[in-house]
Amino acid sequence: MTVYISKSAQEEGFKACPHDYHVNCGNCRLNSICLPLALEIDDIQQLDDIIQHSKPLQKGQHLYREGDDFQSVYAVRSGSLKAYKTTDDGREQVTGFFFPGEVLGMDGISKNTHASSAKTLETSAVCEIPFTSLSKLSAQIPNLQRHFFQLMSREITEDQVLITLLSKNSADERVAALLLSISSRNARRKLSATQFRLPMSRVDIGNYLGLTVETVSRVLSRMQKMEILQVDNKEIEIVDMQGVRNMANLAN
Amino acid sequence: MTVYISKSAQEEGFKACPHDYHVNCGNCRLNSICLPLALEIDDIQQLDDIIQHSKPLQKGQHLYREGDDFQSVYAVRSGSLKAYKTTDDGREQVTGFFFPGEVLGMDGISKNTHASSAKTLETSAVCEIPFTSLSKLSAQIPNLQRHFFQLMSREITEDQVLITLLSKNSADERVAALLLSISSRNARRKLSATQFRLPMSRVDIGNYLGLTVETVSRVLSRMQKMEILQVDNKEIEIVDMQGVRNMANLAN
DNA sequence: GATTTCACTTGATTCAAATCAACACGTTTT
DNA sequence: AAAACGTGTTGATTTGAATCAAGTGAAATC
Repeated sequence: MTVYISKSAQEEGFKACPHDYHVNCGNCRLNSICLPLALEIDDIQQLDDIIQHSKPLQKGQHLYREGDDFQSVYAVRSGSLKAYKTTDDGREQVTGFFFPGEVLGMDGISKNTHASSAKTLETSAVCEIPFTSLSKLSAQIPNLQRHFFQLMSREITEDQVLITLLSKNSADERVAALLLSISSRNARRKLSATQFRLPMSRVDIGNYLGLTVETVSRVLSRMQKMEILQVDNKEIEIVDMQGVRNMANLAN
Repeated sequence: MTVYISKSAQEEGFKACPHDYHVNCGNCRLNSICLPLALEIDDIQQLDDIIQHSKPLQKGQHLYREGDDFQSVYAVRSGSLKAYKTTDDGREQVTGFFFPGEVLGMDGISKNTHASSAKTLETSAVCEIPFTSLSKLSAQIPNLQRHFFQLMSREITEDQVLITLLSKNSADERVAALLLSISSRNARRKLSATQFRLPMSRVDIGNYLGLTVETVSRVLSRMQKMEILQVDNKEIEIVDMQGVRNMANLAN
């Protein structure tokens, strides 16, 4: 799924990447995830007209920063990002990870200013969707409006799941739940649900789950010792899916 | 602010409550909180036509339950509610408290099913806003669409604040932050920022903040001993606002 | 008016995860 | 090749909040 981009391609901008040259919403293989299924061909064309396919971002680059003017929301095309808030005493709180097909930046709508920062975890490409155009278009296309309401609502329910996880679950349960979440998001993109590479560091994982690096590391080691997981640095293999589910201790 | 409703008024339904008989969005004193400021008189009338003013709910009644078909979102007119999810093993996670002027139920949009339950903490009245009508209307009134996007976005940013609180802050900081949140929401409704009644139980507070009842109780006692708070059962007086802010250890 | 019940408080003890500390391994810099 | 650095692991110790336990006081029920 990940689009590998050569050095020269990066320098010349997005056009130079053969895999993505003629990408538009109509032929993007992620459109079943990020687009409303019910959109008409004409509607997709209209949406396509407002979306900007910017050139890829390198690892560690910011898509936007907390406090920036809010102009657009973004759909991930390839790679991955983390969203995070900085607390007044300078600490970070990771609020989410974003994979291809997923949409981020919606937390900026309420104050017209981004409420969090977004940073790439690896070389990534995103589609920029200017919010003003999207609003106008969704007033004309009921299915698009509905889809966008649903996207925002999903973000709320996902945050609530994280709140519950942080509030009620042990370190083991939290780490197992994150692995399951990444696994199912991979499956949705027709990738392996059992073998994948974690794009984020242990620090990011701990930060997201309200745990220290050491605890995350220990939990992963423990899962390996229990033979439900195979860990090789960032490469993960879920050896016993039911075992991970049991450890997560959540319905799914 | 709270509308006191007599026994008979409750039996006869909402009509019998003199304070709220002729309530509509145009004359509701909460409209600066729950309505877009920029709406035209005509628009307010249209919105008013779709909103249903149901009869008051008594303490402990459900507005909706997790899994119910999603039909409407709700604006609190008087009283207060809690939203909560039930985990598979039967435990509750309180995900939010809602006061007059605030809107709840938006987490049901994504799956067309309520993702959480909502229960009154005291006798309360709500305005029901059928979502289908709201969608149609907001396609015609750009300011209304914008306002509703903002409401949902605010819910996301507020959830992110809670995530950070749960992930990074101590018991003292969490309790202090909740008190400050309730205080500022009171102030927004032109009520006292320093004296108020907590409508929720200690159990609910602990549940919301990821703490046990005992811990909540101890923190409140400690704040009283430090003379920054006066606690008499559910009645709270913030004696030293700066002291509470220091304890919360957050910018605000 | 007594009794049951419920919400809350306070104290003693335990425990899960944080902190402190040391080290391993890979990569980049010198 | 050595040194410096970043990232991750593992071990020993500490600690903040959970748990266990006992009580208080107010409201509801009998």
